[in-house]
This record gives sequence, C-alpha cells and structure tokens, in this order.
Amino acid sequence: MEIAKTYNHTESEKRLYSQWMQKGFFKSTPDGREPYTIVIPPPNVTGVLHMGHMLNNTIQDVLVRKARMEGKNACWVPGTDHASIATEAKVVAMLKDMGINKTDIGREEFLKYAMQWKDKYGGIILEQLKTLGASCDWDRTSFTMDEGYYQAVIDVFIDLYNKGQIYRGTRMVNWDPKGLTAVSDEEVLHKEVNSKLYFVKYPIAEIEGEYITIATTRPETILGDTAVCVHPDDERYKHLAGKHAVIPMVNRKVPIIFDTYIDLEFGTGALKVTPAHDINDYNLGIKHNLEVIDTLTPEGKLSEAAGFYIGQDRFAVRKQIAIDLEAQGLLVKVEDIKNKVGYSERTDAVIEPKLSMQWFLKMDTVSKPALDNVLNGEVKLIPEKFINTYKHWMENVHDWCISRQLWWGHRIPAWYGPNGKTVVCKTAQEAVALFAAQNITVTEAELRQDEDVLDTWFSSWLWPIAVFDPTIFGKEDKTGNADLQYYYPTNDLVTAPEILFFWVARMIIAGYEYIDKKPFSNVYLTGIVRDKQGRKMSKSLGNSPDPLDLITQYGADSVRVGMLLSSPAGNDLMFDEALCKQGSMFGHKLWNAFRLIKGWEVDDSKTQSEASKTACDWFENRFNEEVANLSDLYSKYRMSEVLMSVYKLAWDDFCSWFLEMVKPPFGEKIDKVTYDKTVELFEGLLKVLHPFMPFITEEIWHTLKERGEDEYIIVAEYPKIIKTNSTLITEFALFEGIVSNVRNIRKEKNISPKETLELAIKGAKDGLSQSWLDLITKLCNLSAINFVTEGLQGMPSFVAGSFECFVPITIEVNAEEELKKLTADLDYTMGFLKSVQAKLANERFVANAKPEAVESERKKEADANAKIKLLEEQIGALK
RNA sequence: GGGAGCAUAGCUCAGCUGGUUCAGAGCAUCUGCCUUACAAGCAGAGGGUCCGCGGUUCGAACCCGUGUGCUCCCACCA
Repeated sequence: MEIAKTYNHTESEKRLYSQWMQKGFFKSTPDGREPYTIVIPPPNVTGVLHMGHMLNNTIQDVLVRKARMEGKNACWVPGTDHASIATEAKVVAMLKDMGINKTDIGREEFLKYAMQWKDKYGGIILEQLKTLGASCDWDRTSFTMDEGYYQAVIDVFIDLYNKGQIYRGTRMVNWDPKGLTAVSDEEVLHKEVNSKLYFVKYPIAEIEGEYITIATTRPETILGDTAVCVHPDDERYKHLAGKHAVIPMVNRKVPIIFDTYIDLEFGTGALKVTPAHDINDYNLGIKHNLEVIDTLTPEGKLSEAAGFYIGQDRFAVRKQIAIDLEAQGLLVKVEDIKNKVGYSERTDAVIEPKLSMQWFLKMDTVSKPALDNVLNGEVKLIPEKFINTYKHWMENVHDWCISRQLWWGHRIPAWYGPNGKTVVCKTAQEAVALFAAQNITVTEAELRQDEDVLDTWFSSWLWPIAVFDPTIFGKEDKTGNADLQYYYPTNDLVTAPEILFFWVARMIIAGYEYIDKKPFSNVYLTGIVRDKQGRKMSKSLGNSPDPLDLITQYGADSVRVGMLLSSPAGNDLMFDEALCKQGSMFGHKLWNAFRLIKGWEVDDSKTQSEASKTACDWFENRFNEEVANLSDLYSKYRMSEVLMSVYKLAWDDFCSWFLEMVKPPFGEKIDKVTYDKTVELFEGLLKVLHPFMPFITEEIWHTLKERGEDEYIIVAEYPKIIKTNSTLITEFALFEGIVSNVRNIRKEKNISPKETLELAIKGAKDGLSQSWLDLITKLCNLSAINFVTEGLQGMPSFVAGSFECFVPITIEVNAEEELKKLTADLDYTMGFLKSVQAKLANERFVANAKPEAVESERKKEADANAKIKLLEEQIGALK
C-alpha cells in the first residue's frame, strides 16, 4: 500500500470524525463501569468559536478521551446557553434592520423572531467544536431554554420563593440604558476614565448671599438632589446646622444633613445627595428620610420629574447644565479628574444607578455549604490560589438581582392580582386558585404576569443537574432519575476564572440546595488567551485569529497541540501561531516515523539480534517510566507538561534513539520479533498521544496494521503503569554519553558521518554488555571497538562514566587544544571536588544534614576523585 | 482602598520537603550536514547578577523582611 508522503489532515479529520460518530464512540449510557463526566460550559447559543473556547474545550477533550481509554464510561455533555441580554440585543438589531421596532410587535411576535434566529444561528458553535475533534455525546445536547429545562428554571424560582429565599423589592440597581434592563453587580465592568469634577455653588436659603460649594462628576443629577451632606466634625460647615440649601435651576429647598460617611478631604467636603441615582446617596436617603426624585428615563434621558432638559440625553445635559450654571454664576470651577465608571459588560453602555422594582435571591444562607465545601476540599479549585478569591466573594456576597427587563428568557412566574397582590406559580389557572385561597376573587383575564425574565445565570446555575434530570427541582426526593444517579456529581469542570462567581459558585450553591451534593469534584480554571504581546484577545483589537482558519491551515491536531504547549493552569497563555506550526511539524514527524516502520520488510526467518532486543527492552522501560510520570502530571492537571513529556518521548526517545537503534541497515530486512515489538511500542506511543492528537493517531493506528471492525484507538486501552527496570535506564545513559561524545569529536574534527571510526576503551568491559557496544558501533558508524590497556596518546578522548575513551584518527590532532579542553574539565572537576570536600569538612554539615545528603556528598567526592585521576592521566600522556 | 499572584536563557515556562555533576525544557539563534522516514529534517554549540537590597542557615533560585516592576480580582468615595 502506498502511503502519502505527507499527512492530509483535512481529508483525514473529516472522515475519522464521522466514523467515530457513526460507531457511537462518543455516546454514553449508564452501565456498570465507573463514570467519567464533564458538562461543557455552555457557550452562547448564537456565539462563534473563539480562542478561549478552543483552549477549554481542548482540555476537556483531552480529559474525556483519556478517561474513555482508561475504560471509564466517559460522558461529555454539550449544549448552549440562551444568553438573554446578548441574544436579545442581536435580535433587536436584526429587527431594526428590517424596520421593525421591538415594542411595536409585542412579546409573542418578538419571541417568534428570536426563536427563528436561534434556530438559524444557534448551534453553529457546536458544529465548530466538532471540527476541533470534541468527543461530546451529541445526543445529549442541551439548551437552557429547552422545554424541560425551561420548566426546571421555573420550578426553582417557585421553590425558592416558597422557601422565602426570593423577594421583590425596590432597590438601587445597575441600569443599562442601552439594554434597557437591570444587570447584576458582576455584569458591571469598572473602567478608569478621564472625567471632570464640577464645583457648583448652592445658595443657603436662610443666609442671604452665602453659598455652600459641592463637587460632582455628574452635574445633570443636580436636578434630583434632595439634600446636601457634610461631615459633623467639619468646622467649615458647623454653622449650617438646621439650615437649608437651594438646588440650582429647580430652586428646591433641601436640608443640610450631617453624616460621618463624608470624606473631609474630597472636593469641598460637601456632598450633593441624589437618592435616586447613586447608591451611597440612596443609603443616606434611607438613613435621613430624604425625598427620592427619579430624574432619568429608562433610556438614560432626563424625565419629566427633572423639570429641565426633558427628553435630552444625560451626557448632553451634563455639558449643557455646566454652561447654564456658569451663566448663572454658580459654577465655581471645573477640574480634571480620573474616576471609575461602570460599564455594561454586554452593551458597553455607561451604567446608571437607578431605583427600580426587581426580584432578588437571598444569598446568605444558600451560599454557606458552597463556601464550606470548597474550603474543606470537597470541591477542588485548580490552581488553588483561586480559593482565596472564592472565599472572599462568598463571604461578602450580596443578594442576587435575578430579574431582567427582557423578553428572551424564562419569564418570571409571578402573577399580580388586584391591589398589587402577588402569587408565584406556574399558570394563570393556579394563580386564580392561589388568590382564591386568600379569599381574593379574580379571573385569569384580570391577572397580569410579571413582564420580566430571569437572569441567564439563574438558568445555567442548574446546568450539571438539569442536563441529566430537569424534573428534580422542588421535589422532596432528591434521588433523581437513572442518569442523575449515575453521572452526578460530575468529575471535572473546565472553565475560565472570569466566571468563577457568575457560574461556578452558583452551580455549587444549586448542587447543595437541590441534590445535597457537589456538582463536580474538580474545577480546572484555565488562563485567558492573550496574544504574544500579552494583550487580551478581542474583536476590537483584531488580534484574535479565527480558530477555524487555524484548523483549516494547520489541522485540528496541530492547533490543539499549539494551544496546550503553553497553557499552565490559571496562568494566562500567550498564544502564538508559531505554536500551531510546531504542532504540525510534530505531526509530520510522527507521520514519517510511521512511514519508516511501515516501509520495513520483514524476514520471518531472521532471528532477533541481542542489540535489537536490548533496544526494545530499553524503550519499553523508558516508555513505562514515562507512563508513570504522565499519570502524576495528569493528576495535577499539568496539561502542557504532559504534552511536552509525550512530545519528547516520541521525538527524542522513540524517533531519534530507538528507531535508529533498531533500523535495519540499508537494503536489509528486519526480523519479525523486532518488527512486531516496534509496532507494539509505537502503538503505546500513539495511545498516550491520542488525547492530544486524536486524528493523526487514529489514522496511523488503522494503517499501521489490520484492525477489526470496532478496533479504534479512541477506545483502545490506555497504557497501564508498569514497574520499570532501572538498570536499562542507567545503561542507556552511559550509552548515550558515549555516542554523543563520539559525535562531538566527529563534528569538531570535521569528519563526515559516512566515514567509519574506531573507538578504543581503556578499562574493563564491566557496565556495558555486547549489545550496547553493538548499538554504539551502529549509531556512531564505527568499524570496531577495541579494549586497550594503555591510553592512545595524542588522540581525541573523553571520559564517560568510568570509561576512558579514545578515538584514533589519522587527521592531525591539535595537542594544545586537546590539552586546553582537558584542563578546563579538570579545573571544573577540582573546583567541584573542593566544594564537596569543604562541605564534608564542615562538622556542622555532617552533624546536622540528613544522612542521605551526607552520603550523597561522599559519593560525589569519590566520583570526582576518580574522574580527576583519569583526566590527569590523559593530560600527562599528552604532555 | 482591600486582597491575590508573578518576576529564572532572546521568547514561553519547569524547578517537589532548602543540599553545585540542577541552574533545566521547548521554541528561537549559531555551526556543520540534501546520511536511502523526515531539510517541516539530522548532528552539535552558545546563551542566565535565578528582579535589587538585607536577614535566617553549615548551605538559599527555593525560607523571612524590604524595595522596585508587572498582572488579576474585589470595593458605593462624590
């Protein structure tokens, strides 16, 4: 069979993925095996694959594939999130392009458009994951607004409401004037910006001609001021006790209040108080019983209540009012200032603190088990440094504002009857009954359902439970269906640290609240993907490569390797396309190793040489040694180190050493034993590589030898840890030392690799068997190895282990240079010996250090002495 | 303002409970080679005040203090 000179990833990946699908290898149903479960962090249903997805899904796939090969029942549940704000914004924009206004068509009609949009663009990202090789059980694909899931969310709301954990109240919320909705604290990004600090004079009502000067960055809110506040200890303002200030423009007389909240140093020490538009002012307002005047419309324009600039945007008013105040002689000065301004994560609009009626979830009691079980290690965060952050957040958690003024999402199951009475239940029919129980008579038609939907995270926090059993919520019995019992708690969660609070913490809360069990055992927090200059990858910077382009160009395996070559857990990773290149070169290397082996002709009658046997034994041991090491690295989630170890095992140990050792001379055939063993060893290598490079390993696996119908590497048995023979490893080290020394001499003396050399070894043969000597002969292209009793004067030499080696050559040797080299080596060794001896001469070292440490120093001393002796002999001979 | 983390080769990073054959890896660089699997390769080589300063210790990249420089998270200072 003709094997292509280069591996065609495009053709191969497509074919193999559909074979895997067809064979049902990704599919999982409960059985007697140990389960291994991961639920995907559901991407936005209308999102597209970005580098962050690539990273965490590659890691998940590596974990899942390894678990599957280890014989576990591996289940990776995929799905998407409805992402209310983001998706609604996209649909609104689309409708706008069609000349349709959301409010004109109404809720029902809007949701139809939204569903159409979701059906059209939703799930693109899941298709993209397939090109990456993600081995998800696609039959289990979930969506947070699937019928069952939708009901689960509603059940949870009702249940928590009935438990008294959910309440409705007027609160200062973060209002997004662009998205026209409240957003949670976590969805507000604070950025430092250059602002202006306006100093404005407010006349004192009781004292003609006297003013109090306040400083503000938001002068447009002056119209909503209902007090001026100063510090009770502030000497400058003590005489104003009981007096009133007059708000400019609106001429409202407001009290001057005293509160220690005030910072004496800032501005003028006098604060204008606008309870409707500032959280601190709001709190002051409650404390001092102040009037609340809401001067903003939901769109961020000045409202009727403002009295002036009605209908104008708040930022336009900010400029205008400064001009108008100046004209009235009330603007004292304007200073430049840097301050933090909140922006909406979703729409990038400047957040306005605004009073509104919202639904909240009490967090104090429900979060308790979620905190405890992370602190006690029941749920592990990797890396551990995130435990501190988590703890801090959980201990200072605020009530969660869960309502959003949107239509795309789970509509709040609250019903309003006459007199503003509220009941919470699934249907209008039930609501009527609930009202009836309170002796209130209403008809379904008279009821009004709450217009708002729930925060997206209020649905995704149920993800690890709801994807298996969406019907469990609010039931007495927390056992759940067969899937839930089998797969829950899941094993690993792989996600970005950015959503530790949004999502991870809340899933843990939901887990303990509804199942009394953790949702997962380990949370692997990946880093943020940055470009090589360390900048965060973003659309606006245009520094993010399109992952699909990368896959097209380099192949999925290469991109996976590229991502993982540089991704320590929890640390950001600097992505460089060159790493994908490195990945594809590695694939090329494997392909060539495969071509070499496949190209060998087997001679059944030939017996295996001792040298080949030694080579096979050595690599087998080396491989086993590495399997143990990999297992250790995996257990610590050090993915890039696992990959790098496998990389070196394949490239250096297998290709550069092993294959060269067993390779038959040109024109000769290979014996069957060695050939079969080589194939077997290569298979082992492919297995440990498979989680990282699923496609090329599967491709080689099938072409390497005849396979049965269902014999795929994806389900092959992962190599087990086997005790290694350390003698072979030590012997190899000596062998390697001799080979590279000879190569060095070749290089230094400019001797072509084709020209054969001789090697003379002074001393006994102990330590290296004939097969190792044969291998040295082969790899160094020697004509002979001779054991001698006297050193070869004037010939290039080196010391390896306890061997003194010489390479007799006809080319003239520069004795001076040789001498210099040996002297340098001697100097180093003597210096080393001196430091060792100094240490041993130190009584306190011998007395205090561990016995092993002292013993090791003595061995060093002996070795150094032996080496010095050899070197001195050689130097003596040269002179 | 509070908290966390980081600083080791040109780059990205390892370095476990302190013990100089541990100062390492990969990439990049340089030098030879078109050797019949692979030039997308092979074989070699160079390269570091382990951020500065102090301390603990027989001994410090590692522990402690301090300074500097980055990064991230949290927070209601107008």
